Amino acid sequence: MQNKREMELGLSLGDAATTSKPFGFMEKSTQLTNKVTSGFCMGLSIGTNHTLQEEDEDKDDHKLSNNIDHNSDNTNTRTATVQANKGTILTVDTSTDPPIQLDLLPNTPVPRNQNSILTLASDNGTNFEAGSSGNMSRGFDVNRFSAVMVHEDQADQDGATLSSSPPNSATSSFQMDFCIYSSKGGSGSNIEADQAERASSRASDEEENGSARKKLRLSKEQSSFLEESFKEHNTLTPKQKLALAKELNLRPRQVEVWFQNRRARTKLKQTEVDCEYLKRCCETLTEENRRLHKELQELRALKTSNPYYMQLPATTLTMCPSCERVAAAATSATATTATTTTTNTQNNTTDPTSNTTGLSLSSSRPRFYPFSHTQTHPHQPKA
DNA sequence: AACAGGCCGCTTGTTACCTCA
DNA sequence: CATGAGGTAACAAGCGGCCTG
Repeated sequence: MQNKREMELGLSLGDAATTSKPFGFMEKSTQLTNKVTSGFCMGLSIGTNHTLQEEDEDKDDHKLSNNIDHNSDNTNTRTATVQANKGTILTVDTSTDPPIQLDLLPNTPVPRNQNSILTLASDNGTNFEAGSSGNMSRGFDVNRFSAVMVHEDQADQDGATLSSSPPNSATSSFQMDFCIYSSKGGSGSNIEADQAERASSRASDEEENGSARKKLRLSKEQSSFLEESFKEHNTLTPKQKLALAKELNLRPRQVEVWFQNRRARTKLKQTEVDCEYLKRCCETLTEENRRLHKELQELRALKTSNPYYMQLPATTLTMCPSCERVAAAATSATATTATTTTTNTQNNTTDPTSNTTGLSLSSSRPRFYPFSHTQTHPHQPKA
């Protein structure tokens, strides 16, 4: 599992090779998905009322829930930009009246042999629920499609207001159903097709109960871009959020949530690191305490065996009142202490808690402190 | 004081991966 | 070897609370 963790960390940096599911929306077009073709399909239809209702806009997920369709799957219907993992971005600007414009924006160099085909299929009989009460967006699941609505970013900037339509109004319903079919030319299309097929089967199951929350998985490119941005600043100003959302073709809310979750992960990681550090400190201090106990025993034994030992000047042996470290101010004592310490450290066999002399540290603590605790601690004798 | 916006902690639901029978 | 079930971790998102301007 450690390997997996490392792999996941790597993924957070955008370099993981784990399979993403860029075409999770393919269940809408499974008939078009096979081993040799990958792509996506969106249904686009525009209701009779062109008042566009903003759903799930940024912060309004639940605050505005009274005014939006609770069954919508985080769907928005102003502009759809679909970025396939080949780097192709489809932008459908529906903020204007027909003719609907499709922009094929090469995000990253796209091999020409992919033969992307745009098909605007608003008349192809795809499910079109114009004006159906409260279900205006069911035919277009942003999450499932890994698609995003760019212009709601613009709506944010413009301070766009929500539709004046009353709750569950039958206004502004359109769905998208245009298709990009990448021919087999692209590498990895088989994998994508497999993923799409898997997603398709799952989504088909989900569609049966109809209430399953759809899950968006950010692409590697989006994740790494967000990661880079997070390295620069781990909080977002509204402007930055909008810019990022626009850059990545995500909803501002998604960017915001990503940063929140990212901060939470960072904090969790930091907590783990801190915990590990404190644990090591505790171990070190415990070991130090054990060592000092032994050192003290050695000194006491030395005192017993060498009656001249205590004839050294009183100031040669000191003990820090706070940490109880024994230090030597005189060179002879320093050498003795250091030798003793080394010996004790290497031959840690005696019981550190034993106190054969019957003297406790507190009672035998030296009462002379010839050093200052301010800057130069005697524990680290100067060269 | 009310409000909006942002953040945080907690939680939920989904997904991908791994193990094992 | 293939496969499906179960477990687990990661992650996006929802929700409520708190803080601040």
